[in-house]
Amino acid sequence: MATIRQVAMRANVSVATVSRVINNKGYVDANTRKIVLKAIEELNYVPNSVAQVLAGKKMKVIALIVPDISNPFFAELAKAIEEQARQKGYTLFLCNSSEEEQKEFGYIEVLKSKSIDGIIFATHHLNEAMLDHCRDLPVVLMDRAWIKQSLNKDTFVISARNQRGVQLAIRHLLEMGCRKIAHIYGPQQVITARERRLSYQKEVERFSWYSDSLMAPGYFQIEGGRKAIQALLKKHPDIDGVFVGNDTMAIGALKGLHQMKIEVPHQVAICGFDGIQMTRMMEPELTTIAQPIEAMGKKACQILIDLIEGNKKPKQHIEFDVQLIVRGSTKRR
Amino acid sequence: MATIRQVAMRANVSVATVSRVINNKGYVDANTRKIVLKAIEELNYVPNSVAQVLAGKKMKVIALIVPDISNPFFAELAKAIEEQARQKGYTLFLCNSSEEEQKEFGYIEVLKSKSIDGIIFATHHLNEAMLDHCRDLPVVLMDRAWIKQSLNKDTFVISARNQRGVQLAIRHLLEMGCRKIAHIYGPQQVITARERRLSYQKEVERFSWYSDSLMAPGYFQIEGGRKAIQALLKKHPDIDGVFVGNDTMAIGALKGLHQMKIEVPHQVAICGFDGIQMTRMMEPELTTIAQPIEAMGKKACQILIDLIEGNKKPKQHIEFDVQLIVRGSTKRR
DNA sequence: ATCAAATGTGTAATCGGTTACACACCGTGA
DNA sequence: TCACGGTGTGTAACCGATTACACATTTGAT
Repeated sequence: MATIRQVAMRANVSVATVSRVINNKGYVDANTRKIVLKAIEELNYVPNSVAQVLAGKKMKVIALIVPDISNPFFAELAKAIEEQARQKGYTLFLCNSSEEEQKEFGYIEVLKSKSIDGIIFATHHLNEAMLDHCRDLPVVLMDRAWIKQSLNKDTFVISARNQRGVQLAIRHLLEMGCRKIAHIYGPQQVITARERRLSYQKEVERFSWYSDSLMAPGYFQIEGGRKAIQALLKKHPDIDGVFVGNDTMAIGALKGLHQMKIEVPHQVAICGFDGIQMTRMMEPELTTIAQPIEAMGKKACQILIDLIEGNKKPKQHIEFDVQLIVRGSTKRR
Repeated sequence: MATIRQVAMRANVSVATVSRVINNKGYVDANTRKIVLKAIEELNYVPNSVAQVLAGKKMKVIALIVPDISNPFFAELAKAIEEQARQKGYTLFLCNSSEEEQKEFGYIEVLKSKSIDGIIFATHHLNEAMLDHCRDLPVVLMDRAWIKQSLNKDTFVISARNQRGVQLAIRHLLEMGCRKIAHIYGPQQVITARERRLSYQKEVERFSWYSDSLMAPGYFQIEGGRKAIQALLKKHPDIDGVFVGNDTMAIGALKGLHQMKIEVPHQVAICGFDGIQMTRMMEPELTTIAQPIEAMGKKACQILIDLIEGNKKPKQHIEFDVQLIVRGSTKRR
């Protein structure tokens, strides 16, 4: 790899001049510029980012920390973020925390030492210690966030309107004729899972059929969803609708119902949450509350880059609207 | 962030001594070491990777270039590679090429300038120019590779036994009683897609029912698979089995059959290829030829790190065995 | 007691860029 | 003619680590 000194030598100028040409900064004679550019071309010179960073420039790298990249929601999110970052001249560092707080902590350490410019964080291990650990690094929190606790910090949050989504889901199920609606919820330390469960309760507790035993945990996993629906139906054979806390569990629930030879949507209707692509592949296709995953990812990236480059002060909290997508798993006529 | 000089100052030693302590290299008095470690602890010092790289150390970062991270096959692969890399002290840079050659080229440029240590490459745009562009960077090719063309270079390839996999699939379908087996293939510039199509032909051309029109393109996409099966059945209503070039298209084919109210597996049996997790979620569950995705990812990572650290000379080409996993989509009794 | 080898530590060059500062030259208005 | 601001260019310090080399001290063998 050629260095700036080799380019300077070949063009018969100083390194400062070459640097000025590269960065389009300061005065350079038109002819000198031409000669330097020719030398750069001939030597196939590309500035060494590492040296540039050491000298004070940005690395132009942002990191995305997700709990599980093989979860389609995060894969779709990662894709959107990556796309946006690349367009802005940034490269994406992908980190898979496997839901382990210790790994997340370790990653932040590594990322800081590598002079990463900022982090987009999708975690539920968000606490004071973690935020403190990120000090003087721009951070955007996605999806799962302690909004209240983090707002006093220099922290930025992107989220979806969970409560409104749940409302849409429950009302839709009721309209489709459901008279006893169960809920499968995700891990309660995850803010979105808790929000969705609480909203479910709020929507249905006014009905005489409601009971706390209509809720079962599915751990945001396919298998958890399958087991949960089967346990629920054992307890309440008259359940005729289920609102599931995310699409992954809904896919599992659909499978569980198939195994029990229960027809969807005629005997039991299912509505999920998230809007991942895979919901369209199931049979029947899954009704779901779609988050604008791509838009959210792009926005998160945009905000992070604004923070890094300091041009403008972004809003601290942006909430995206959700959308009911009606498909076969709830269409009763 | 504290620097090595601040640590040296606080411990009343020179930077060289601090460096020796950090790297466990050279002679350091036991007591001095203790004092230095205390200073490091107190200042919360972490060596700056960027400076270390400039001074000749490795960045300890590897990059993975995939065509589409939201494709489950690559998501699972990425997860395995990330896990392995992290265990070896490396961080993973994820790059999504969107199948675009130009992006891949651009990524290599960026990665080189950022002093990445090596690349794991899953692409079909592999050509002389691309390989040349990667010169003096360790590279491991995954899954889709011009094996022959690349072997003369310093290039390493991980692949699966495609031909054997196709053999397993076809023989299984025949055993299940299929008497007219169609094939949905992926993009033919992709080596694995071509290999699978050619192997299919080799397996079935000896039968009287065989005709070239039993093959249709599905572009490795869900929607492509759906359309392909419908087109095939229009031409040949007596097709009773289909070997699909990857699981993604098989999911689409299953959907297409559902729409046509054709029962799987009784009227048409389906066998896919790859072994992604999602095949287990479908109804019926999909029979598939499973590649050991996790093992392949880990191996690719291992080889790359061996190359980077130069401890041992890995084999240039490792081929993994595949496995027939029989599930509901072909079980006829 | 003597000298070589082993041990312990510091100084300064180096990696490849950026940039503050110095200097020289030019044109122009007073 | 002089002074001054705009141009154009080079020198050298700096970013934060590593490490070759120099030097001092201790250890151990004879």
